[in-house]
Amino acid sequence: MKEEHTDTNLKLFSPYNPKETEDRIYKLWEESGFFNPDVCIEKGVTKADAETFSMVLPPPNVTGTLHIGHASMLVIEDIMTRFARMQGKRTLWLPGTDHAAIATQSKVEKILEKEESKRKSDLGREEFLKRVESFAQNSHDTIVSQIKKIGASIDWSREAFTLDPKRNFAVRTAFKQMYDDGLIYRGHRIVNWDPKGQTVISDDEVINEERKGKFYTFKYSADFPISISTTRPETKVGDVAVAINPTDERYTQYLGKEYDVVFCGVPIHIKIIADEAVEKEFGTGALGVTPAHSQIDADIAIRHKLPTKQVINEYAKMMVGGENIIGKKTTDARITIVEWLRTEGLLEKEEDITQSVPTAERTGGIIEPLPKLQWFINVNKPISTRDNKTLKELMLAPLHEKSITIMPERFERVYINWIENLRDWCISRQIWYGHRIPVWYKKIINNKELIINNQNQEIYCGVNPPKDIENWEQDSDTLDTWFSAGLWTFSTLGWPEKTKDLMDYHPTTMLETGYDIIFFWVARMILMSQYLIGEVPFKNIYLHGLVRDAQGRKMSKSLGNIIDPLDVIEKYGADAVRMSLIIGTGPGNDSKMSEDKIKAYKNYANKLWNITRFVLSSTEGIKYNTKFTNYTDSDKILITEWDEVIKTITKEMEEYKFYLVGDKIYQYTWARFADIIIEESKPIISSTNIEAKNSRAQFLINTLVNIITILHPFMPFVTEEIWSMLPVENKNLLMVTVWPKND
RNA sequence: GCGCGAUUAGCUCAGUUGGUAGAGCAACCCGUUUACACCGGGAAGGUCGCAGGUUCGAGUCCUGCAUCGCGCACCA
Repeated sequence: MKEEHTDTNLKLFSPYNPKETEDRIYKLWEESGFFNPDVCIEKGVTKADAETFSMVLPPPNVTGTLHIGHASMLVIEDIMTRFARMQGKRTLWLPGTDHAAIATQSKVEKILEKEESKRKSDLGREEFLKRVESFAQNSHDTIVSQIKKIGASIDWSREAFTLDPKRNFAVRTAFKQMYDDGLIYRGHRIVNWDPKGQTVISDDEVINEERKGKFYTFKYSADFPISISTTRPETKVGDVAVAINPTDERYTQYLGKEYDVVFCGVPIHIKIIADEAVEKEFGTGALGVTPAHSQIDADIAIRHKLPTKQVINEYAKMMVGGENIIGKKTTDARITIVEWLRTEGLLEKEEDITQSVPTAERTGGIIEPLPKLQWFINVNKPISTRDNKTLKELMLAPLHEKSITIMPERFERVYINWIENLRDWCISRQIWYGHRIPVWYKKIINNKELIINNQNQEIYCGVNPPKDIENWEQDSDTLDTWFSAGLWTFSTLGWPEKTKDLMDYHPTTMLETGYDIIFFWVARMILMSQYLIGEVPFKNIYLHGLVRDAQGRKMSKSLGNIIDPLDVIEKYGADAVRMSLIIGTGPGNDSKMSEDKIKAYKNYANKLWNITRFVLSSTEGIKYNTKFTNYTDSDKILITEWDEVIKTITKEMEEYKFYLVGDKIYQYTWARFADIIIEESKPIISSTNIEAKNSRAQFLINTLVNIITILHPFMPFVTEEIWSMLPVENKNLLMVTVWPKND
């Protein structure tokens, strides 16, 4: 008893030192095993049949280090997790990392280029993959240590990686099932080709950027009757028709006529057709149809049975034309063609416009729509094993049935709107880093030459390779990283095996993630879970916003306003960083971050420290005791007031309003408990009225214990450290201490 | 073009079911013989973006507008 108030508390006499405390405390937690719900049950801190709380960590990309946005996510999720654990729930927060196929591969390619002036083809697939894997391993290690620095109470024993063998097995199993159900198919279609990354990407990975451009109006030749407009004259060598609106009387006289013209040295055959998709008011009201390089044109071409003529290749270079065009980049060919139009007197108008240019999310390359043979997921095919519902319907149902709720609610409509406009998902990527597509093609030897990727080849799809493997060649492509990410809530729990974890923790209770990946990830998880196991992946979605700088700008290297979580943790302590990230951060809204704010909460940690010093030194011999009843009337009022605060806080915690709770507890402890109650207590404690003295001392101790407990999910390090000094009998670690109840 | 969000003190934001506007930071004045200067006390600071409407009463509900930001679609 005596030691508790003297030796142990010596450190209270110097200011709180997060650096000395945090790593030591985290180690204590890890060694306790309490991050793992099984250990909590084993050691009797959680009942075996208790309600569960489960959540996966949105796996950070192994592309480098964590930024302050990740820190913010970790804090919100850790608060959820610690609160659930302190409520006695069987609490699982499951960590992992994402291989992030394109992002990681292009990062390593950049490093290779910069440091060794090499390309990936110089190394070959196998050697290059070794480089990527070692890079990914380094990133992983950094990320893990960063997650620990923040104080995340996450179950490392269950850590997963989207590209590890278990997840790979899950991916192959899922692919095979979808293939057998006819949901995965191979099709020749217009896709988003990224010439820089040399791969196809999905519609969602295309970022439309506003740029200044020119809008040209011209005729193919002097004797062609109709003028057309375009921003991309170089594609016009691939035109096969001119389409007009069927009601456009300016042009109906030409309908059905066909013309042979030579456009900048390239002979083209143009048919005049009518199609509803053409708007009369746009441009000249006539559209030059380029089926190979425009999605809309391809649709028109299919309706009118027009041929497709590819004129641009994978390197965004021209495939046709004379010496002046062929082999040139599209942008250079454009200049040549415009110049030709001008000298021929065919150019009628040249207008400056702003247009949105499709670019690739990861590489920034300008997307070239190209016809290619790729793998797709059909979102409109009825599935017999799922009541003949389509994937689209399976993705919408949980929202309509309210088996999934989204916070904030307004994102439900964003989600629904996206699903309704969803088109088939292109899942194959021409990159090396990722899950190899589990499809093999029967080798065809033609003139002693091996033919692969031929549309008419015999196909084998299986979880495992075909037995006579020597006669087969595996598809060289890998899967969109979001395919494996879509399985995350259950692949991490052991699926396709029917594990105990899967039974116990799926569907997960909560998905906490950024609103910017609602389509990429949230929607795909719902798709996969609904289809593969017939249940939702999670019951609640909490979407956080972006962390911006003090002026509300996005953090970026070029602005130099990036706050590195490790830097500020080093400077102010993890608890202070956590508080600053949670207060003023409602779901769905972007939040602002500044060092001033962090500093304020560093002071708060020290304030708690000093409050503890005062309370312990002025209540010597008094232990935490909820049975004490001999309170003075004025203390009874204080207790009622505090009970009211706990009640509100508990309710707001259950409603995930952490930003309110953080501020409320901060206000109470500082402005109320420290500034008023403690000041008033000084004369009482030093008085000779034993009854009043004991009453107040008991109140101070009990309330301090409660404050530290309630604050634990927010500021776990300093509270755990203070807890170790508090006069509480039979105490365990604060992280598994029961949340205060008041009925 | 369709939709969403924001607009409250100098800055960053709270403000739950409508009931006399709150906090942090910054700035101002005062204070240091022990819980804490990583502090305490005090004062100052807002026609809640604009215009209407509903109501006894609107920061809060309804309509319109403005500015900023975001998403989706179009982009021949």
